[in-house]
Amino acid sequence: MHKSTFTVEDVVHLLGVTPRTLHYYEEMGLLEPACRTNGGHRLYDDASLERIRRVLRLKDDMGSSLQEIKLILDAEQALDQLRALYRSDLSETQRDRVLDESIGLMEGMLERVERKLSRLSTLRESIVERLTRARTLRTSMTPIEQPVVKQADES
Amino acid sequence: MHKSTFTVEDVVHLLGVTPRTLHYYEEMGLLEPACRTNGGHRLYDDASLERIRRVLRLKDDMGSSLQEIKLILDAEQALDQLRALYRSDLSETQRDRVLDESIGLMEGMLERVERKLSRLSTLRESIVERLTRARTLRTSMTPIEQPVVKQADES
DNA sequence: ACTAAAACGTACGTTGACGTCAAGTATTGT
DNA sequence: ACAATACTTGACGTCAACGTACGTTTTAGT
Repeated sequence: MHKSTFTVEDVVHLLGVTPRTLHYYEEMGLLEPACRTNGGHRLYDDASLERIRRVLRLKDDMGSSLQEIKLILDAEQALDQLRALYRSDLSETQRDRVLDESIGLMEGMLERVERKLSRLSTLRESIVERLTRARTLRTSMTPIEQPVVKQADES
Repeated sequence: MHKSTFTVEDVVHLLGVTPRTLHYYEEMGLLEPACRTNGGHRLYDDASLERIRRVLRLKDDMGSSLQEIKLILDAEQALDQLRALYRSDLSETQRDRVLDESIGLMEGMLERVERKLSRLSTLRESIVERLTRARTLRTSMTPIEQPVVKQADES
């Protein structure tokens, strides 16, 4: 591993968020810095980055509130901990209760994602239809076939 | 046609929005009632319903702001009017300017929808992966195949 | 004609997700 | 050592998208 600790500024540049956003996520209980310096400056690690990325994805792509996101991420974290302590001191019923809760939450999430996918798909269809109808309205001659615009940047 | 005018309460029940939402959309310039009663009560028609549905879809599914939505819907409406006045008094260049602007906007929208679709798709994949991994963590015996939960309510 | 329910306009309140300042401490490059 | 940044906590500000309350009409049902 190269260097697995990131200062606030690092995160800001890497993920395009503001310091305030990191603080706010921390207030929400969504995020803890991996550690602090003697002086109290926050230090994040790769796991933090992954967590933040997941928050942003759920927020931007699914439009979930930070509260919902907290539930999901907590469930995922609980799973990771279960995996870590595979031979844990918890009873099996205890384990399974945690597991079922997390699994249920993720199943619900999956449903919502798929509903959204299908609705977005029909939305796309309607836009495509409108677009083609609009294009046929043009002064008939469209000499150059509109090339499909390809791009994959992420501002 | 059955009856093509709807009161506020009708719309509220049909689309699950509140009166305040309708008023707000009207303030934004997003929506105009088809007409009013003598006393000033709003009356909507099928076109209104379609417009409101489109607003809700763009908002919920794409997460667009009402400002963006206004741009899109105005462009679409301009197209519809062009279609209506096919032999309009506008010059061809005039017409094409309007057309190009609308088309450009809708192409941009289409791109955004497709970007979101692909990102949601990968999000789904990651959830599915986590889910299967979580399921293998269970106390091995899951005698009943988890039946796919089907539901289509909208609270 | 009359009453209850619904709608009106106006205006102020709320909530989530941050932005923005301020005053003081930490860290870093030279 | 020291200036220039960067970070800290705290507090207040902001903006979109409504919610809510109010006193006043309008409409619908009997």
